[in-house]
Amino acid sequence: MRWTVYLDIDAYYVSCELRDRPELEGRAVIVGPNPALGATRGVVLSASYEARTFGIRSAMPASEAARRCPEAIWLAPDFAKYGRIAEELRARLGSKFSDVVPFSIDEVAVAVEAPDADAVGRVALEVQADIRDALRLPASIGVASSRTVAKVASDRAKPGGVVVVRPESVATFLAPLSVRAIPGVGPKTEARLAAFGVVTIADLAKGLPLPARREFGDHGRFLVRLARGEPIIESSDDLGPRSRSSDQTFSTDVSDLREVQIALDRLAHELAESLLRERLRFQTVAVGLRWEDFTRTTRSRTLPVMTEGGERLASVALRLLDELWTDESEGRHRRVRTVSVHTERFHAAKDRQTKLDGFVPSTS
DNA sequence: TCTGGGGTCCTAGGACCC
DNA sequence: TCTGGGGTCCTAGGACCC
Repeated sequence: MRWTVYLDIDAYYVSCELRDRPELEGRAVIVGPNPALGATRGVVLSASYEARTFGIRSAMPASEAARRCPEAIWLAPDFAKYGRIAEELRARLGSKFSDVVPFSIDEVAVAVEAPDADAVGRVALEVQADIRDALRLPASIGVASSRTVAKVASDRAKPGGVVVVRPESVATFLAPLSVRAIPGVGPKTEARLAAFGVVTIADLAKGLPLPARREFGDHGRFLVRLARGEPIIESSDDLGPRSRSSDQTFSTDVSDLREVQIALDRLAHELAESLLRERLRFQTVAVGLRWEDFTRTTRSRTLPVMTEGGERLASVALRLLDELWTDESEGRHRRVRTVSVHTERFHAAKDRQTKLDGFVPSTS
């Protein structure tokens, strides 16, 4: 039978750094902007398990993390390195298994054929040992007959464990967990479900009351089937990237349009460069502003044709910024915290003009 | 305590079309 | 005369994930 072995590297960015700095093993290590080097508005990107004992978590403001653990060791992120190591991991798994699907920089699902739970459990332990010995990375592994349940199991396996869920035990395994353990259920959905008395996955398995069924629709049906251990539909087709964006948070909020324009112009050129490297042409451009009150406003435009290049992206983006700015000027005059440029609706650049060529009068 | 930067997917209303 | 039903595209916003 077919299983999903779901690997999640523990404290990924920290673990990547510890490969090069084994002497830091066992210490409170944080990857993120070190507040001791100057005031920062950044957040913790990754924290070692020792740092987590101080209550430090990913996405926590770096300033708060420094307060909670003044002796923590801060390391600046090196995203190029984390990307290379992710490639190593995928290549290593790809050399042993034919069906390897990355889900994020530090998570990979591997399809494994095995006769029973004990056999696939042994495979998972071998994979874990191999990743530890060959790549010096600590992995938590969840195994189940569906990817969603395998991912939930990998969370329960942290840090450094292996959790195998037999197909007949799925509902029992999930029952005591909070609905929040389900991928895709965040704080808002948790609260909406709680309003109907649904707190645990066991509650979900009893089925939703009629008004909740109406409110949650297809997602509600998915959640109930999952809770009951019934087969669920998991989309997987990777059709390439859907969007690319770039943004910048100012070190202090900005009220001068000119300053926002300069930042946006630079972001647009950088983004266009990386799209050219990926050979992606875009048709929709969006500009977003996050205001000082942390709310966001966006403006987007779908262009009549596929487009590429920094000048063109920047000119559309700056027009959208002007529209946003005009609207704001008629209202609140909030300062800007973050500016972003976003592109979507891609067309691979290598396919360019094959259609148009057909309209060019032939001379031969 | 004061919230990064990069993504994916979904919803809902209006425009537009048949 | 007071007006269907279904589909797609566009836009803005929201929830969620790592």
